[in-house]
Amino acid sequence: MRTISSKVVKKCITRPPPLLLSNTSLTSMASFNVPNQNPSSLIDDFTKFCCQRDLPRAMQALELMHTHRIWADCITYSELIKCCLARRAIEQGKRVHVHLFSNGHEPKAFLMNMLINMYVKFGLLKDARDLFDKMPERNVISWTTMISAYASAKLNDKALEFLVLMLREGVRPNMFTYSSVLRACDGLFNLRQLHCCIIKIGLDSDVFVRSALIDVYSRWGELENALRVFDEMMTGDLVVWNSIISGFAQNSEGDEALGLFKRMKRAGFLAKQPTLTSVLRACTGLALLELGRQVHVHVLKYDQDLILNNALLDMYCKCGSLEDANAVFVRMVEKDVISWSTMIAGLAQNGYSKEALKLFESMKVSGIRPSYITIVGVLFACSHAGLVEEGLYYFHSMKELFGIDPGREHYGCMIDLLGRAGRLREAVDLINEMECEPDAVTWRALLNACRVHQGVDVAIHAAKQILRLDPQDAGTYVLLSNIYANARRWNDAAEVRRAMDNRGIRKEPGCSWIEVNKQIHAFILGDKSHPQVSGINIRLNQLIHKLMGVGYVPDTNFVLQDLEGEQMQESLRYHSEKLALVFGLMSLPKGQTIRIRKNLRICGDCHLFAKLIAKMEQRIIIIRDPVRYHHFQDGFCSCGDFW
DNA sequence: ATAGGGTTAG
Repeated sequence: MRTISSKVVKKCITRPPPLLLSNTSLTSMASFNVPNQNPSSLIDDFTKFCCQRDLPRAMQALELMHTHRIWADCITYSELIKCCLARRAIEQGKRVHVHLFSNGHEPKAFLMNMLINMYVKFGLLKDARDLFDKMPERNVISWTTMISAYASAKLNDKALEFLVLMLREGVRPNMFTYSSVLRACDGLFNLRQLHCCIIKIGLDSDVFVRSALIDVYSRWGELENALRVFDEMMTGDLVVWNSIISGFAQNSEGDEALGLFKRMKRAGFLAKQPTLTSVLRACTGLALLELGRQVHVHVLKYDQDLILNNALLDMYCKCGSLEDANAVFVRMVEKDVISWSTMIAGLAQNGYSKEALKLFESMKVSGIRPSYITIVGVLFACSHAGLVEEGLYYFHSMKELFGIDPGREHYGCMIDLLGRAGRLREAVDLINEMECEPDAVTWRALLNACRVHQGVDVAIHAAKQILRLDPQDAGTYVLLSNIYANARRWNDAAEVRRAMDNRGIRKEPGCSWIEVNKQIHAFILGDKSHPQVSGINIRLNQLIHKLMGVGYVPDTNFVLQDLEGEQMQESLRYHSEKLALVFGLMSLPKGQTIRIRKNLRICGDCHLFAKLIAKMEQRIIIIRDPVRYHHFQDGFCSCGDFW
């Protein structure tokens, strides 16, 4: 006979008397299923199975113990609960719960906490809460488990409410509690209050709390505060580095994100998947293809990481290199809805709408269900290729085919689609029948649609709506004023200007970036600080002259076209993308693709200029604006002159 | 026994 630990014996003797006993162990009994067990060996077996994580046998033993009204020690039960959790065995977990409560008094607090945590992890928040309410003495762990559960379920009010209740009961929160509750902050006010408490009780040096603070400050756009929390860190921690880098990357502050990444490497930290994902995102935002390629080399170490591959796909698409994107896509063993959506939207944004729709068909064949975002990409593809009927079909059947209700973004694509097709009336009807309130982005789609077919009245209405919803939108003021000027409504035009001045709103100057020899060169309208500016201007004038010889006429009709704004006619020729383009011609070897990114949408004249240069100089030119991509080759653009 | 970082549109 095996020896039983004294702990186990002590637990047993408080229980009802055992039955008649044979000495056989459950292992040999399993096939006979005869419950005439010696309690000590039964508990022994149970303990053994639990430690071995042999859930079926452990449960079998548990049922026998239950019938015989025998209980084991707490440690063994905790092993069993862990085992249920690991196997996601919900029913078994519930049986353990029943068993633990069948012996007349409450299980120990730590077992109760484990059960609560188990229910939380199974997504059974209500069961967790019931158990929590039953506990006579809830400790910091019970509270934290519930708070963390509410925070993950995005029940932010509940999480914050529980923090208050907990304090009222006199239980002191620890770093676990704060790092959980921070994620439930639903406003800066809450965040600042929590941050105060955290500093006051000295928990701000905990790395978990620190990374949570950084995440939440970043989520609310308070990057200075995030950085302050980061810079107070003395010890150094990989996750905290990742938090701050992703904070900047997600707020479109790619430069800062990349700078921090360099600092991180200098500090001796090794970039893992989350780091690389954020760095890729920064490259995506800045259109840094070459840096992106270098990051790709490091990504190879995590060959089949889905999220990382998705980020890589997006980077290549947004940097205009669909060959690279496709190569990654084909090599991916696992593809999820994000992979497909990224690729579909990427093709569409680069002007390859037909390919995007073909890919959408393959996606359906592959059995991955399209999401809300997938359909945005599909409709975007239709609108940019003028595929009106296809677009209308997908729009009207998306609910039935994919179970997705059309949202703002879908309406935006459809307004764009109808507007381009000259069906402005229908676009207006559509905006009127939207179930959700149109936002500034929706109205901007309508305003943009007016550009193509000069719907002045609709444009004025749309612009007014945009300014009502987003009074800071400088571009719309300029555009509205230009529309009035063009309609000879001088007083209205002047009034828009005045409103703009009164509110202190200034138009962001046009800016273009180009990468040459691993250096980013920026060209800003009206800024002459680039060292080669005079050479560039001489070359630009030569080119314009040469083009005019073959029939190029600078397109000065940019009332509804030029989103770069209020430049005088002659400054058209100094639009930043022209300067960047000429600089590219001068500094990149013959035959190499010229890639330019700009902050505002390209104007009609620059678009024409790029097409002609592409032909005359035999270059592929890719210009990315905030919305889409223009691949110029041999006198044509992939956007088909719609953008 | 309780806590952390990453991907798609607009």
